[in-house]
Amino acid sequence: MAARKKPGRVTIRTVAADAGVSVAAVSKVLRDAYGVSAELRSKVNASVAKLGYRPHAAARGMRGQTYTLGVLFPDMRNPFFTDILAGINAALERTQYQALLGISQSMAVIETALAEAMIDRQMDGIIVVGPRLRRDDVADIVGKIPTVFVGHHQPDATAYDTVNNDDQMGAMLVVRHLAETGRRNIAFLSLARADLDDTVVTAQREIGYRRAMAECGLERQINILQAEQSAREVQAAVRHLLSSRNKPDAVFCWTDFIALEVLSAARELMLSVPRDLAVVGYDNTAYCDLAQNALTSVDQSGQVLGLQAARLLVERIKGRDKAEHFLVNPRLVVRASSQHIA
Amino acid sequence: MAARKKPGRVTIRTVAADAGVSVAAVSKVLRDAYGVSAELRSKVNASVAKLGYRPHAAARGMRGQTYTLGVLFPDMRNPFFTDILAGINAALERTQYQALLGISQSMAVIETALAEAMIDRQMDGIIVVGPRLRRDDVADIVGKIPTVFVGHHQPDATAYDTVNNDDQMGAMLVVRHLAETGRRNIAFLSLARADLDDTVVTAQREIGYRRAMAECGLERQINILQAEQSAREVQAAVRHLLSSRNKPDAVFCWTDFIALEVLSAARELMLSVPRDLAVVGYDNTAYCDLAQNALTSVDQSGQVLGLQAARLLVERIKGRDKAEHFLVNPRLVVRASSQHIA
DNA sequence: CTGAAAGCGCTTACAG
DNA sequence: CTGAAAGCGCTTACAG
Repeated sequence: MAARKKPGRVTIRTVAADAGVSVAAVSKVLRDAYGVSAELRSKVNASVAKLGYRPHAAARGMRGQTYTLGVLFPDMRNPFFTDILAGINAALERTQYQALLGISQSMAVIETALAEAMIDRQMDGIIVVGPRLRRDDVADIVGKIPTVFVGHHQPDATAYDTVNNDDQMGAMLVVRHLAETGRRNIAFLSLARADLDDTVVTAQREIGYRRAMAECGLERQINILQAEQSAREVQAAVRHLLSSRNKPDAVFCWTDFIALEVLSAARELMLSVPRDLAVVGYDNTAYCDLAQNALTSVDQSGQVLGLQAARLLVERIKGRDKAEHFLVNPRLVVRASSQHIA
Repeated sequence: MAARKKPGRVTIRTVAADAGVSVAAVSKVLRDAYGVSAELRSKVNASVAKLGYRPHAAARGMRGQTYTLGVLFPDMRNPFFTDILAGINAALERTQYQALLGISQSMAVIETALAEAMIDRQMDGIIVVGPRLRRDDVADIVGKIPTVFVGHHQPDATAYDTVNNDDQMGAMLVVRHLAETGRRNIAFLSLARADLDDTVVTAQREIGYRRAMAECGLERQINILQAEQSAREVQAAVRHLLSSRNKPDAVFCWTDFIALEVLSAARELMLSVPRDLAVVGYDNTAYCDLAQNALTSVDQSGQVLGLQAARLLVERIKGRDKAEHFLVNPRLVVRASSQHIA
């Protein structure tokens, strides 16, 4: 509808004419390609500044790079993702790359569609956080575009990089802490998933939970509940758990928001936290610090994860083809919700 | 670095050859352009499906549309934005358009840079939520790309559309509710902003707050505090407020997260909510419902805002040039944090 | 209704 | 070190 041909448009050709050099020379300066003299470079840069030239990303996309990286998050709700994004942006700050986001609303079909959309748009690479992709979709996507997964445990993968916190260890830190402070009936509230392969973070946390429970001699108390991420489902699961005959004296939740729901349900059921019930979350988001929550949680350094993911992706775009798998150690942050029982 | 020329790439030319028609014909079918027979259309569609053809967005961007819409949010922290995004996605579901996000981290320079990046990438239009842009940047951007602002009050703007909830009315609902339930020292905790023009939502809420205070005969109790969005700043402001000599008996916060900080500070200062202090937020996010918060808040129907914004943007891209300004009515949701004092 | 051809703004071998 | 030319995959007048 809109007229495309803007008469005043400044293109690489305008710049070349102004600087008195060839179009190819301008292109090289713009991309910091090798083989241009300092003199030519400064002439071009002067013209670029003077004319306010901005490269046309679509045209670049047809030939070379778009300097655009896609970042896929399952949702916008989890404040932990803010930290990851901050890390990504920090890593990209002094580069030509620009990150653009897609939010899949935790649905595998949307996630796949978004990844395809990013491929169609010739993005140079993508970072997928907490992937919900099916296994063959993963294979398909990583074959088409450089990919880094955050929160996807596959340390033997060769076709893509991964960045993770050690989710097994995180869960073990929690269980040990709870056991040491006198809890025995420690339940784990996990995320419901159709396919339960071990790559997902919740599965890793389950494994860590089981291992630590065994280690503490509590294997008979192992109690895993799964719930969707919707408020209604979580509430039902929590109510069920807290009203059951062998009521737990501690609940470890796979993510903070679920733990906040547990705190809410406990209050409604007149249970005192931490006296009757210890509650622990994961991610150490900003909400943990609020006095009404005072939630013990596991910090997984979202910023570091994001930073590493961006760094690895740029390396991969620049040609590295040997996979790298980065692991960061989690750290337990104890607050009142799991305080020692006197 | 990567070899561009993928030999097996399916282009519009491959499809044309397979269907036995011209490249131009395929292009027309793809864009639902006029002037193609049903027979040709079905031949082309069959080949598209058979070959798994996907249009190359960068190539499209060089000539026509990219079918990509940019959505700019100030941050990922506010769960209210999730609702707006859900509305946008719902509106776009059956269309060819794809929304891609940028997060400005509440910084005007990043917001400007992201808008420019989206323009460089030939996006067809952008939705800017809670803009922090300077006035001349707004003029510059709307001149280059169809734009809809959400949370930017400028009902006389002709160059772009706006979608808002009636922030003045929202604030008035809150003040009236608090006054009716016996509060008098009602403070307003607003966002610090360098330039205080009336277009921003917090300024509108301030106006509504002042109007309702006057209406209730409380103009001498008007008390506005401003704080940055950082946890530390908010805590300092809240402590200052709650420890001051003429301590308020109610605090109205410009957004829920700030109100949660107030609840936290009140608890640390041994103030009982709602007995000693009523607390009210804005946005009615999921956290309000948790029993430990039970936060009264103003619902502004984020989904509706997002839906309208996407609808208006697509209309504008398709050629409408008369500005539209959509306003939705806010609704007060009363919870325990502002309950009647006996 | 259908198609041949020009051209969008870049990058990339390649020749000089 | 520098530049002329081909070409990326589409869309758009335009002619038939």
